[in-house]
Amino acid sequence: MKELYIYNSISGKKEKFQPIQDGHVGMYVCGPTVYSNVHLGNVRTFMSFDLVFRYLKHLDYKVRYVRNITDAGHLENDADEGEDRIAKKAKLEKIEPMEVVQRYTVDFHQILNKFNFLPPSIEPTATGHIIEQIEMIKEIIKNDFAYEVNGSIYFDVLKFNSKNKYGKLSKRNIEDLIHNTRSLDGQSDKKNPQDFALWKKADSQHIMRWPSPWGDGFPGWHLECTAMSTKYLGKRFDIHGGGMDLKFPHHECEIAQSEACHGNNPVNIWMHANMLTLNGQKMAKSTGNYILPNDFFTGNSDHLTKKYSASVVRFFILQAHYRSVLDFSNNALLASEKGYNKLMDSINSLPNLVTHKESSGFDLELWIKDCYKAMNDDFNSPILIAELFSVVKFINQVKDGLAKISANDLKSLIHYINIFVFDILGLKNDIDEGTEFEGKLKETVDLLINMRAEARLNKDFDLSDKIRDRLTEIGIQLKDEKGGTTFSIEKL
RNA sequence: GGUCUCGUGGCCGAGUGGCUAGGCAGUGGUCUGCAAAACCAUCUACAUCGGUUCGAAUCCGAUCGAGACCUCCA
Repeated sequence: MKELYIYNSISGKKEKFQPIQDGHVGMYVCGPTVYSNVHLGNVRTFMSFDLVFRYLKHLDYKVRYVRNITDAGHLENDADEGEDRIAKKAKLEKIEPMEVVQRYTVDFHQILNKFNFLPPSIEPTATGHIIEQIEMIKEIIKNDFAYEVNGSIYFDVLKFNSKNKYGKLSKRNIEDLIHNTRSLDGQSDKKNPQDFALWKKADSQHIMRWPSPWGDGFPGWHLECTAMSTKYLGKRFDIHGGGMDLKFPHHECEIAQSEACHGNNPVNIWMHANMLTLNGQKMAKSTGNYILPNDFFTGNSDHLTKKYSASVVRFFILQAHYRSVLDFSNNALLASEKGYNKLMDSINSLPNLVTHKESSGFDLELWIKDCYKAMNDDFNSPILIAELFSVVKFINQVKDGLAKISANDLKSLIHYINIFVFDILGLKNDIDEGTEFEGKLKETVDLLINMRAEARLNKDFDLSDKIRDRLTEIGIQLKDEKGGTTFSIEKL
């Protein structure tokens, strides 16, 4: 049950997962730059790794999951011009850069919370690790892979490439890169366009600045992840994840920095989550082609016809494999919502299932095996969900008297459903929240159900239909099943 | 222009040499006072053209189309 295979971006193959230290996993995921609200595409990436985190924990690994917050402003392009995104936003909103950082960090946490994310083990910030970054730059300079120009330090990619291979991860070779680098406007201090900044001199206007041996400045974007992953996970760790769009140059540079600094490849398995598209295009702040998580909760968006709960959105995202491009649309979401409700209705009916001496019509052992098989095959959540629907069908057949379940199997089924649906997929049961309010609501609806049953016995269909139709209008659907009437509440 | 990935039925999405993916929608039936829900059955597929093979949606080649990266990006 425990043979986990993970697709490794650097080898292009699924590999059997073998942690460096038995029973322990170190995982680093590139977090957001907190200069604006996270959009659904960002959420998808982090959700992919939430799934990975949850599954590894379920497999009883002791996981240290590090996901950083990028709170130091980085330039909009790698020429020497361009603005620092956080500073730009700060200027725009007339607040301190750290206020920008605080505002969007809080937003980030609130959103992820709504989607039922598990918090990472450590969530370090770039600005909290300036010293580590400076130390790392010193080491890279000492190893002769970086040079200083006018108070800025650049990584010498060509020199690095003459001794190591630059481009392993993104499968690029340096000659192609040289030929295909677009010439950016503006004067650059860099020896070659492929070089990247480890440290940038801050001009007098720049607010976010720190002292360094090379004068006041701020760290380069790629460096923070190397510094923080090294600090918390060591020079070599198990899994490094992030969005597909970070593969090049960000992750490539991380590899180069580690090798230049420590002399070794930092990561065993590189995982890349694919993009979420809207209208066939990647969601991106810069193009305006995006949808914000809060839009779902309010239903306030040109892309949506109604409100959706966070669980439905989570379910929608997990219905696609993390390595595939997923195209967002209202219709797809509507379909997911129906599927999600069907799954939850079925789960909610489990405690009321009538049991028999023996089960028939379903192989529970095989089902459990297949569920693990799906997850062990590179976290294949869509297959797992397909398996869940096969058990939904069985549950409904039991309700209809077409299949049987023993008390033991029912206990086991409830146990594993909880594991797969709630622990691993991280879905929440919107329907059964178990509050006092909901308890009273249930009693009230049951009262109406009884009154309707009585009316039907008396063939007073006017009254019985009125009760049913009014409840439907309110958003409470009655279901006449073999064993009696149950109901489900439409959410939102 | 370069590198890479992908093209699956009405929609979303798995699979990847021979065996039903699944969800949503549709159709026929069972159940029901009528519905809804549920159950049973069922229709739409693997971009195009070649090649390899006993056999390809799955491998190879070409063509067309889409996307990602090459600049900040989840």
